[in-house]
Amino acid sequence: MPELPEVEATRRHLAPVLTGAVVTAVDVRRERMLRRQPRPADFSDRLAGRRVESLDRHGKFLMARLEGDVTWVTHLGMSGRLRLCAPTASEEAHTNVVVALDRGREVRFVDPRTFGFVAAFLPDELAAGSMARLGPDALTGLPAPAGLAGRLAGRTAAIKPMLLDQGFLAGLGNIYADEVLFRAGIAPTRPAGGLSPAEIASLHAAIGPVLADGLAHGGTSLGDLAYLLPDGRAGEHLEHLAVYGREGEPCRRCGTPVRRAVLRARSTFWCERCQR
DNA sequence: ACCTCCCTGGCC
DNA sequence: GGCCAGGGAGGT
Repeated sequence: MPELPEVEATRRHLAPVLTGAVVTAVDVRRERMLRRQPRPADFSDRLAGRRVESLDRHGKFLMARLEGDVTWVTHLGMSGRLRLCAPTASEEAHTNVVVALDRGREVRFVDPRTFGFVAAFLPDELAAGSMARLGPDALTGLPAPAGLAGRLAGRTAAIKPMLLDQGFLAGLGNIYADEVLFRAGIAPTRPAGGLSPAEIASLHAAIGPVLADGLAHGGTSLGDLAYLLPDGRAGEHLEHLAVYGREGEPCRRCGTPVRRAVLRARSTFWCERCQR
């Protein structure tokens, strides 16, 4: 599902086409996709006719900066993906929003479960919204170990839910949080404030490589293929996952069967021998 | 810091 | 035919 590596892979595919392109038309087929936009009509009105200046990302949020201080925000939720198509290309089910560009291309937001959203925000709306409360980006702004330690100190919550808290660190989701904890050798239920400096150093050292690996493989497409790259290809990171989705299968490091439990309503996979 | 809700394809 | 997956917002 779309977490930081999937969103970044999407961004890298779209950026060369979107940058400098002009939005010629906007078609919203599911109004629910605009539920974060105070006045839904603003989405089309603010995008149409404007040129895209850049395509950025913070955590799992994609942000296209347009002329006139408009930011086109896209969040893929858990089943969303962006497709880059010719306007004549056949349309797949659950194409909920279509943004047509000059140059004869379209960006299509496909999202069966509709947990994703799009919006066109002005600077004050951006500053007042949830995006302003995101923590540092896990890939590009990861705090040094001492910084992580300071932000974990005194926290009684388990470390895994802390890693999923976008206000603590932006970009990790359920898959990569489990992968990070495996690589760091830390059990997901450990109280966040109880980690030793050495463990925090391991955690810090694990985050970059885990995300970079996922990104290098084009992200993780699960069996349902909810996430795909903008050209329709599947990400190939699934077969490289160390623990996520591997309940009962041997740990790749020690052979002990991978365990699964539900932690705060999220499936959690870990090796009880490698992770303490 | 916790719980509930949203939504739908796919699976049992 | 019913249940599960789950990111983020909102509420308690």
